[in-house]
Amino acid sequence: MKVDPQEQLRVIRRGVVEIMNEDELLQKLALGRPLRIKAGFDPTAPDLHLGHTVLVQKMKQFQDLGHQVIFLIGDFTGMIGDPSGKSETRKQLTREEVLKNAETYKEQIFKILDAEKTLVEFNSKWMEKVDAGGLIELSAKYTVARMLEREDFKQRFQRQQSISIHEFLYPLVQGYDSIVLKADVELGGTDQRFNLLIGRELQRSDGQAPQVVLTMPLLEGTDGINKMSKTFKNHIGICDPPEEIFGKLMSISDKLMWRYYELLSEKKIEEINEIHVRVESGSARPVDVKKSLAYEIVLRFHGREAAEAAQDYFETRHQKRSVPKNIRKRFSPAERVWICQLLVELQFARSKGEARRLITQRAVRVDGKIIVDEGFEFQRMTHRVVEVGKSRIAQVDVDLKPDFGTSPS
RNA sequence: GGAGAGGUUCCCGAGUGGCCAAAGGGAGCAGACUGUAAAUCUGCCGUCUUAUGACUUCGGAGGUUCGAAUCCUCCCCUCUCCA
Repeated sequence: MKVDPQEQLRVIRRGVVEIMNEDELLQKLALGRPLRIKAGFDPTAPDLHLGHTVLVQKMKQFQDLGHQVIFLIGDFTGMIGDPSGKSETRKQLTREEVLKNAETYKEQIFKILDAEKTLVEFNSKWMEKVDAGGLIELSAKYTVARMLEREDFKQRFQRQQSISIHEFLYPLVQGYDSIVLKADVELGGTDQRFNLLIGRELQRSDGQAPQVVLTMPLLEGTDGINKMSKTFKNHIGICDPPEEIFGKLMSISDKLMWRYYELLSEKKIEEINEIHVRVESGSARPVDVKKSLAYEIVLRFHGREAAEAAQDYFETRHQKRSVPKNIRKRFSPAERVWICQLLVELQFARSKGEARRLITQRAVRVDGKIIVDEGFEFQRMTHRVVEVGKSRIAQVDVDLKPDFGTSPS
């Protein structure tokens, strides 16, 4: 599958922030052989969210163009802790944890990438063989002054915050990985820019052709402001329940939707532009466009059936405002329960006080009827569906196992 | 090592003896409006079986006082400046 380099470049350019540099990339593409595309992942946080998949999506594009993508698990570097961005030291992982996380990772990324065509590597494979002497030799290839050029190091240095010596090693090891893997291209988030560039220099000093560095933007979370991250609680996890992924995607702003299209969709960029035009001109409705995005994403990670169910759930629940068929059933141990108690048990309210407030705010419904009385008692057999607000809904039933676990709601 | 500043409810941040469950902002939740959007407006936002009530909270432990987030003592932690 030979595609013209210029044409390949067009695909590759999509969504990227920077290519360093493009001419080199073009030359490499012109070689006609599959390029070795490296992307490293830190095994500390095994739950991928859509933000992470931006990078994987780019890998996929390379893979589709016939290149060799290398999924590098930085188990060794994970022990050091990437200083990028953060100033806190990360905790070290045990071997077992790393392996477990790596498995989870693979499972997740192979929903996007073709497992057959992907090379998975662990950098401990070669790093464990490097002894103290080797490490010193590696450190000799770079200077403190150059390290301090890096923005976050510079700032920390100027502010007299601590920088441990080992933090300098992270980018060096990452660069060393590139040498070992003979990477032609390395992908990373914009926060990785510096690390990626060091790889170039190390390769050069090792007599290799330097890798082309390609940085991807950090995807904004559902709030549309901060980068997607668990700590901001604005993330959409790819292992989240399908209904939740669908719902969260529907709740993003229209503006953000286009961003997600560009970075996450497999639709061709031309097609997306076309849709954009149609929306602008009023011949297509944003809701429908957003739905199709949500569908695509759920389909990718959970399959067709789940995607259809999620869409159906969304439509019944939110558009028609009625009760979907497959809502999660919960079991209530008592024949009759005080409504506030029940809401807490269903995790629809954090405390009975909150439950009480929700009732006051006319947000609680039982079988569609708004509950006004704080003392209301829910009776099994007589009552069925409990709702709070627009999204929390549950069916409380008898013939079920006692299980109040979380569920899409 | 020396000198100073500070640690307040999810976050930022006011509060220096009672009127403080603690201003204000943000986040979050709910209601209205919608396309479950976004923006906007309104309300809620420690816990308690239902409360002009009780209890817990202002870094930690003690103490003064009728009464402390506010005063005192010791301890822990963070930051700034000097060396």
